[in-house]
Amino acid sequence: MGRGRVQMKRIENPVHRQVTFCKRRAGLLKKAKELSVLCDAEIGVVIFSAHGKLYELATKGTMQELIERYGKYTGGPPADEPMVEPMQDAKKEIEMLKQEIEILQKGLRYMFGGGCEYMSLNELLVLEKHLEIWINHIRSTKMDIMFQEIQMLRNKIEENISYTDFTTMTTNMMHPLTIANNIF
Amino acid sequence: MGRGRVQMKRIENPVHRQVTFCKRRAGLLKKAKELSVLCDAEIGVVIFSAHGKLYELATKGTMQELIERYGKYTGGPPADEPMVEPMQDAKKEIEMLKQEIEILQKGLRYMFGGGCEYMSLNELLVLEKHLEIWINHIRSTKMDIMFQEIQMLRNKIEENISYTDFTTMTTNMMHPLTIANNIF
DNA sequence: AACTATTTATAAGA
DNA sequence: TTCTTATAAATAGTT
Repeated sequence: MGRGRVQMKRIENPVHRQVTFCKRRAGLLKKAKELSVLCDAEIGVVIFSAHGKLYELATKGTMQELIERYGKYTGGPPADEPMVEPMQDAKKEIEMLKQEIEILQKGLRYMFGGGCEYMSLNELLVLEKHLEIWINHIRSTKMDIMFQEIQMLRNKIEENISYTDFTTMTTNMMHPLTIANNIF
Repeated sequence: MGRGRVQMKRIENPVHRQVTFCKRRAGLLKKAKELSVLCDAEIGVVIFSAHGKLYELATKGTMQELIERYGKYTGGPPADEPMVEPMQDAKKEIEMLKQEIEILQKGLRYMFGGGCEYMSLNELLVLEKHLEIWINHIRSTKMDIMFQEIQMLRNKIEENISYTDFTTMTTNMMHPLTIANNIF
C-alpha cells in the first residue's frame, strides 16, 4: 500500500525505518481499536521499538487487567522463573505429606485389624519411625513426672530436717536427672 | 476498505460480526508481524473474542517474556502477583495436610487411651509397653518380608545352579533369619 | 471459502 | 515532522 512494493525484511535506512515505524504503529493501533469496537473484543497491543521505547493499547480496562486475564486463560501459573522452584518444592512437600498420611492411615488399620493388611517394607519403616518418635515423647514425659516426684519428696524431707538435726543429707543428694538416668 | 463505509460501532448482526472478526483479526496479526520485521520492534498482541476465546501473537520470544519486559518497563513488579497466589494455595494445602497428620497421630494415640500429656506414670508405662509390642510386630513383619525376598533370590540362584555344577553352595547357606539378625 | 468493488493504509516525494 | 498522492493492501458485501 504505497507507491511501491515492500520487501518483508528489516528496513536498513534508519530514517526510512523510523518513518515507517511511526506510520505503521499508528495504523496497527487504529486497527486494533477498530476490531475491538466492531466485534466487541478485548485487545491488548504492546510495542517495544528497536530502541526500547514502549507503546501500548488496551481496549477494555487496563493492560494489567488484560495481562491477568491472559495469565488465567493460559492456565494460571505462567512459567515465571522465580515461581517455578519454590512451587515445585511445595508440590514435592505436598506429595510427601500425602504419602505420610497414607501410611498413617494404613498404620491405624494395621493396628485395628491386627496387622492383617499388607504394608510394604518402606511403609513399615516410616510407621516404625513414627512410633519411635512417639515412644521417645512418652519416655521424656515419664522423665518429667519422675523429676517432679523426686523434687516433691525432697521438699517433704527438708521439712522434716528442720525438726531433726540431720545436716549430712544435702551432701549425699543426687541430682534428680542422675537418679532418672540410673533408672532408665 | 470494502464495498461500503463501515460505522465505527459494534456490528449487531452476529454472523456478520463473526466474519468481520475473523478477517480483521488475521489482518491485525499480519500487520503486527510486518511492523515487527520491518522496524525491528518487539510486539505482542492479545485478543479475547466476545465469547472469551484467546488469540495471541508475540513477535520475539514468548508472550510471558514480553509481559515481564512490560512489567519492568512500567516499574511495578507484576511478576509477584501470579506467583503469590498459587504459592499461598500450596502453603495452605501443606498446612492442611500437616493438620491431618496431627489428627491421625492423635487417632493413633487415642487407641491407647489418650495423649500422654495428662497420663499418670503408670499409664505411660503401659502405653510404652504397648508401643514396644507394636514396634516389635512391625519389625517382625519387616523381617518376614525380607525373609521372603531372600528366599526368592535364592530360588532364582538355584535355577541357575541347575545348569552349573556348584554343589557346595547349599552347605554355606545361612538361615535367612540369621542374615536378618546380622543386619539389624 | 472465493470473488471484487471499494475503502483504507501507506511509500515516496515535496 | 506533516501534507500530498499514487498505489498496494485490506476488507465489506456478495456469491
